[in-house]
Amino acid sequence: MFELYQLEEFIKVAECKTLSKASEELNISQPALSRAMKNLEDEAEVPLFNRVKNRIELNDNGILFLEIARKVVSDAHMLKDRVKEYDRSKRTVFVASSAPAPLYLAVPKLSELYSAMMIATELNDEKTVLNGLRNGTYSAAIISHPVEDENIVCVRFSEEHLCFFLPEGHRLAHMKYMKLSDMDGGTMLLRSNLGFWQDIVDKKMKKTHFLVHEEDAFNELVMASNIPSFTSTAVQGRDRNIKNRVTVPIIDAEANVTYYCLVLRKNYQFFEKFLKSLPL
Amino acid sequence: MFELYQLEEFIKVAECKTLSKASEELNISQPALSRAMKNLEDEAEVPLFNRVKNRIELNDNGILFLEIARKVVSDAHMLKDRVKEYDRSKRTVFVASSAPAPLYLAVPKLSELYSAMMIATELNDEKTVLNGLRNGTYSAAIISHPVEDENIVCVRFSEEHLCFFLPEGHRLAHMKYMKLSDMDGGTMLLRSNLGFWQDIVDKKMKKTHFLVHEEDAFNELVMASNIPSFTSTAVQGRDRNIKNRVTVPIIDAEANVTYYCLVLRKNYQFFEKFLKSLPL
DNA sequence: TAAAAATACTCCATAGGTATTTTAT
DNA sequence: ATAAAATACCTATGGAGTATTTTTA
Repeated sequence: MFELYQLEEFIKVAECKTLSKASEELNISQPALSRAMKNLEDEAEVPLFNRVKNRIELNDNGILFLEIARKVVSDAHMLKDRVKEYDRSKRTVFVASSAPAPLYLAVPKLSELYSAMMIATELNDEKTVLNGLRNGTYSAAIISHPVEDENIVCVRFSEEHLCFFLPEGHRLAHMKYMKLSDMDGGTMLLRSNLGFWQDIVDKKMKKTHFLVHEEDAFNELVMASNIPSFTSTAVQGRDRNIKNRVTVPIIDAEANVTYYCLVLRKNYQFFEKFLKSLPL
Repeated sequence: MFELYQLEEFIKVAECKTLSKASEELNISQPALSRAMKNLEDEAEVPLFNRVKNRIELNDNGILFLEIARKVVSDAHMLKDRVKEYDRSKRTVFVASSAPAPLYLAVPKLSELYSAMMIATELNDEKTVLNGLRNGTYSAAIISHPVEDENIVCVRFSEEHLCFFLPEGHRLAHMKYMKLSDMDGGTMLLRSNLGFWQDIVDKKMKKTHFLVHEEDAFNELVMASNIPSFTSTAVQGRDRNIKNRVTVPIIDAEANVTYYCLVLRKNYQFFEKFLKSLPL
């Protein structure tokens, strides 16, 4: 039987039209390729070339052979790619969340407990996260409400309480607590990639003008400007070193959430040690 | 990249469950197979086996790999088979006819003119023969009427005149000519595989009882019995040495046919020398 | 202790290289 | 003269064999 390397060489010869050109591209010598093609014809038990003058060209058999050989070779590469991807995915925990904060907690914990595995994270809306968990795209999901489903294990993960983060001199900086509507109307700094928090501020603070920035730029602006922003209990650690701002809790129900971690029941055993370490 | 032989060995290992058993079936040594599977894993860049205790078994990667490898290997064999069949078919002239006699003439002539090619023949009804020519199943067709079609070249091939072949003592043996109906009612010997002639005797000699035999038995019975039978101008040569029978021409229009040889116009060049030797 | 896989080594088949010839433009 | 394929001959990689060890049921 012929071998894959011969099929690949054959395809290259067909593309290059000459053995010499093909042998260069394949980084083998022209005589080696000449012999390889003769061997291929022997093993195919059929002539594949017209050897005419000082030229070699595919005959009718060769044209048909080329078509199917391309498929065999590409399938062989697909075989390799698919199994590599499958292997990689088995070495990876895919965590999806509807908010960024839980991921900051989950990733180091998962890394610690599953040190041999890669941790991949994704931020998406709750519906997509839940669907992705059910169809196997994600191996664990974190959303802001519990789920009742016999196929899913649901464990309390953490809480997050949204707060306003006001410059010390702000007119409302003295408040013990506030409602979202108390701040509506002015200008605020906002991080991008907020997950479901984005929907909440969009709905409850329709009149506010938000200056949206990626994390790094956002943090710079929080420190350098006196524009109000948000913080939360889940990022208190990061923001504690910012001294010229005060934290005012927000009492709206939507601003105080409990996160739940979900895994498929069939994966419970794998996640047991993680789930038992919850809530964080 | 791995090679086909490694995929085949892998499939055999998966089927046999042990290297030792598989190595026997593959007619290679167990250490050789052990190494080959290690090399395969190297080249797939992914582990395919659990090497557990003194046993080897497919892991999850291996199970997926097996599935796709089977497809790749079978496609590679299909590649070889299809090209071999294509090559063979190009070395074969497929002639179909609606009657046997034209084939007796066509085969030796084709063999003489196309000595490098195989001649394959088939007897079938006119409709099937014509369809087969059009769709490429047959490279040449012979039927009992001309065809008007711009894609088909139609050349007069030969004539055949059906005759009764009567024992010398038969009550009608003296006739100069007869109609089919003149003989209808008695018992006659008939060859099997008559092509369209079968339809004609079925239609015009409904009351006759036919004793049907394959060629050899039929010829024996023609010589040994005094049961009337048919002969024709196309087999006169064969029947001329039968001395105790007389030939009586049949004057019905259906009993006197002209055969036409048909080839697709796109194949005209190939068949030119044959067509120019017609009619036979 | 039997049976399976892995290891150590040896060997050789063959893929591949270099030099050259043949053939045609 | 140039360029492509084929041929002759040589090299060496790695596939395959034998003998042996390791492991476990």
